[in-house]
Amino acid sequence: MTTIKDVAKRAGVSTAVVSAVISGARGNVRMSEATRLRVEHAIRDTGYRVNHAAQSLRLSRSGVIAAVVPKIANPVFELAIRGMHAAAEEHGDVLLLADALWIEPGSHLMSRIVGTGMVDGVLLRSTQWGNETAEELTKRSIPYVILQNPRPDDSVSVWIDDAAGIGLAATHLLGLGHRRIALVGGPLVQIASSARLDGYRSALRAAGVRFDRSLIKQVGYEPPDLATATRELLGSARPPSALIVDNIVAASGAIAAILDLGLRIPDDLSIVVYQDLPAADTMRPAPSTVRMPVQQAGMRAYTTLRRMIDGRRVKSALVTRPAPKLIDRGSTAPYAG
Amino acid sequence: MTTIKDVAKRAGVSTAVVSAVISGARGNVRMSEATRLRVEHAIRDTGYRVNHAAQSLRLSRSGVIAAVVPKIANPVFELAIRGMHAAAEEHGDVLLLADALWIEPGSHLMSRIVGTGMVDGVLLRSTQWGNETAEELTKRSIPYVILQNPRPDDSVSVWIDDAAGIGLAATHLLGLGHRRIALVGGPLVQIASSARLDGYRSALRAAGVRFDRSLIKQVGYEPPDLATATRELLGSARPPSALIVDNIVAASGAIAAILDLGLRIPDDLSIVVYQDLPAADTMRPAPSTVRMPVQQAGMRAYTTLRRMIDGRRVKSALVTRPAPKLIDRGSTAPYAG
DNA sequence: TCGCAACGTCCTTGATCGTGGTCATGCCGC
DNA sequence: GCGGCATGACCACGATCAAGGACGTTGCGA
Repeated sequence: MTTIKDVAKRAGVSTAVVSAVISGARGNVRMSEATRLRVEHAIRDTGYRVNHAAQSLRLSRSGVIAAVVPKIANPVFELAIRGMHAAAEEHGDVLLLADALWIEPGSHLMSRIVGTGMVDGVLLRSTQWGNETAEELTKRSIPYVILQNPRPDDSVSVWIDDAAGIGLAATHLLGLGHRRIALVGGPLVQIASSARLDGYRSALRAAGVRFDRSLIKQVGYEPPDLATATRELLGSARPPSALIVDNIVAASGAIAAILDLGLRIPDDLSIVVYQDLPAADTMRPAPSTVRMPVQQAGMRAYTTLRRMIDGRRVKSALVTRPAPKLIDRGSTAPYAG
Repeated sequence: MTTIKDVAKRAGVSTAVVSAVISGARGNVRMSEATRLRVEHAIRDTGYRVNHAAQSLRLSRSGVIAAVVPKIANPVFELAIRGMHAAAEEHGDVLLLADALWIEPGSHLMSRIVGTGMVDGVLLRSTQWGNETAEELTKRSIPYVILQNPRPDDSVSVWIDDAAGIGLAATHLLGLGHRRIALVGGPLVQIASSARLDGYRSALRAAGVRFDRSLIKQVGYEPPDLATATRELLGSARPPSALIVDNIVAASGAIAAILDLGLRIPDDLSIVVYQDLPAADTMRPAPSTVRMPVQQAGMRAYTTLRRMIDGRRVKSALVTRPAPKLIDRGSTAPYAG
């Protein structure tokens, strides 16, 4: 392996000068232009790369950020990850992705990345082991940002406006004349779901429609669970004429249930799906969706974490831009009575 | 941060003893049972964790493996990643996941993980920048394993039997009496696609059916491309009665095209999709699929790479167990024409 | 039985990995 | 002789390991 010494020898200078060239002369080391060029030439010739271990050891920072999401293959999280990655790349950090399943308490990965200095901070979008992980991080005083509605404690969060998103879906359907609008899916945990429910209720209230608790099914994100919940809703005495599905990853379950009952979309039932994906275009029926600034939230979460690591003060933040947008793919129709 | 020195001081021994306790006395240092217990106690009391940077620097190995896949959110790759992760976790390694998009030549991530000693090796399942990356790795003599059909060069590969998988799909349809079976999707690059094509042709040959080039559409993995190809096939003068779709992630494109044409599955057209996923159960229509040992291939790729890193001799390997299996979800019917 | 060397056990010391920052030194012009 | 600039020697970062030291035990010959 070529080290900084090899480069120094080749350029005929000391290692301090090479170090200064690499870092853009951040110390008090000055050098002539000629020297700098000679060093840069030597770096190119030898293909020298800074040794990551030595650098982290010396600086006590690794330039690696861990990102923990509940499920890596979830395309909505992929958007968030893409945002985090873009921001990290720009700053020069590397993202260490982990599925929440991998970091269950006591897992090897958890103990390898926490407390060993392997990562400078953690981006946490995890429902599963979120609390245990957050506690562990706090105990070891490792900076972290939670990608989710803020929790009661004083940890830092970055989140998107679920209330506004669900509210937009409801408003769209109300505008088409629907009055019995069901809401199916969504998290089982209390905090986040209440935001979604709030958005739904506010939209109804604004339209002067009475809230009916029986039209709400918060059953989590597993397609089979959504299928069951959807069947129950549609099989009830007074079925809804429209459906808001939270969210797009599990929507296949709801859609399957609808088609299995012989109902047509949007003729017999209008549906709007919360969260948008490029893949929605090739789903059949193609669902109208609400597009949220997920990628932007990922970027914001990273920049917030970066500021924390740099010792600057940060606040939790709600990401509202671009504003939620309804993407119409024709899965909704005016209420036909 | 607590270091090995703190632990040593607390236990009243030198750092070398602590190091020996941690590593299970791999060096030439012996100690009494009492001393070992005292040290272990001190480690527990202080919550000490080995500093990753210092350890990597000293041992010149990081215990981190990079895994590069074309698209992280691809659920088939997720299976492979899960296999890699399980195997890595068992050995004590950490996986650094990267989307191929992130490592385009000259990207920051690429230069950070290659040549800096940040990772001990790379698992490469990448079509996009695969060649450039492989070259770079070879140049820097970083061990890597390619998760794909072997290439002409002498790099190490681990792959699954695409020929057998596609062959199984074809055989199933042939057994139902179909004679005009189309094959749509699949990679655009030559090497892998020929294996798939071989499987298809062998199955036809075994059944005494003539190969018809016009029934093959190798158009890559984008759903819209599959939709177009499927429309062309079904709109031709002599349309197929059955369709093999490669693969499940892009299958939505083909299925959308079929439904858009007003055709019913399996009444008007039988389809089998290559590669299986849990999510296939909630797709509508639910496709019959061919399940491949993808996760096992991921594990095998990791263990192979691990052996390379440890300096042992390895060979490319075809993962055949469990054997490809056809999962019947009712999307195929006997030939009625 | 005693003395001394040889040996074994348990542990410590010090060098080392590659970087980065501090500080001292040398040199130049004035 | 002095200020300022360019440069290089040196040490710390934390963990590991080879070398070796302290101490006790054993073996063996006198």
